[in-house]
Amino acid sequence: MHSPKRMLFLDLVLSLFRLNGLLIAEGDDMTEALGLTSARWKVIGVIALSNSGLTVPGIARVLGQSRQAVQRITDVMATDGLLSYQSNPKHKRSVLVLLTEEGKTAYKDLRDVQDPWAIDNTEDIPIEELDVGLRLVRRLIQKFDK
Amino acid sequence: MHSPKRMLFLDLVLSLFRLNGLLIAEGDDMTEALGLTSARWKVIGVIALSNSGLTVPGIARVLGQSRQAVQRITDVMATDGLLSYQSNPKHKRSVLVLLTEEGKTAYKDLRDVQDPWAIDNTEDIPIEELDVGLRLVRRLIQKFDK
DNA sequence: CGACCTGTGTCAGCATGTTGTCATTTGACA
DNA sequence: TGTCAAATGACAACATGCTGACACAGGTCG
Repeated sequence: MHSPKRMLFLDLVLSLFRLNGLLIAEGDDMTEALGLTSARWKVIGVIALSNSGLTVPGIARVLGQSRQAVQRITDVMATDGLLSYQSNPKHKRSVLVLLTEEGKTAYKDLRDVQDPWAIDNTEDIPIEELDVGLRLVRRLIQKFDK
Repeated sequence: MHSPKRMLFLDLVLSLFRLNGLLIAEGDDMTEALGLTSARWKVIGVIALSNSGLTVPGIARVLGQSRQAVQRITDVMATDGLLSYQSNPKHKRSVLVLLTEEGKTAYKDLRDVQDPWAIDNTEDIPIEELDVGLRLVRRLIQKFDK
């Protein structure tokens, strides 16, 4: 069967694997000076956007990852003083994760490198293409995230 | 600074992380019955497209991965009888990787599940969007792949 | 020929993700 | 109230990727 869509899609999938690896490397480079990594970049962003704190499984649900993977990251970040655990009035065992002052500073510093990085890398890309791309990615996420 | 492109791009990057995880899960599910995984799916595809065999570092260059990561995959696949190593006339130590008959069968079976999967998942997506998406991804790959 | 740089195989350590299992806590419901 | 399914924490095993380090192979150039 001669299906250009099929070939386009398979090409897209393999290219996405490649791009994912490159983005992780970019994130690691970008956050290295801040004592962060790509994995912590994702986690700290989710926590920073929450006002009253999130539980570890809550962060995992936002990121679409397993709670065990997130737990490992938060444990190390807590040891490093970026996060703190606070008792959760709604659950005896499941504590809330909050940014420490050091964590808030790290997040601000993160923004200071992340935003110029984003602007630089979209300089020559029309906003319409970014929009179509994002909508496509979201559509695929919805399709596969059952 | 009010930059919609910046926010679009950062949103896109985080969504790509999410989609990557989902695609790996999809690939694992899809190839499970064939004794493959997502990682082997990528490798077997590259080898199948080559006529005279590729070296391990050659596969790694095509995939944009480290030769060590590919070596580990090919070693397991060779143990499983999907691949065989053949002496390379051009290099005493760096052998060529070829598909065995079992490997060719696995690749054919892979195509039999991969192609319908691709067609199903692009049914409701206009080809223009796939095209814009693929070009965007490739542009980003080129940007980050120095 | 010999020096040197690059490519390759190999082993090790580490980061990040997955799944599975089991005990405990929560919350809903008969 | 008692029971039970779902959510959570904790630990383990494993897959997949990375980098570093070291020895050997190949090719270039003095």
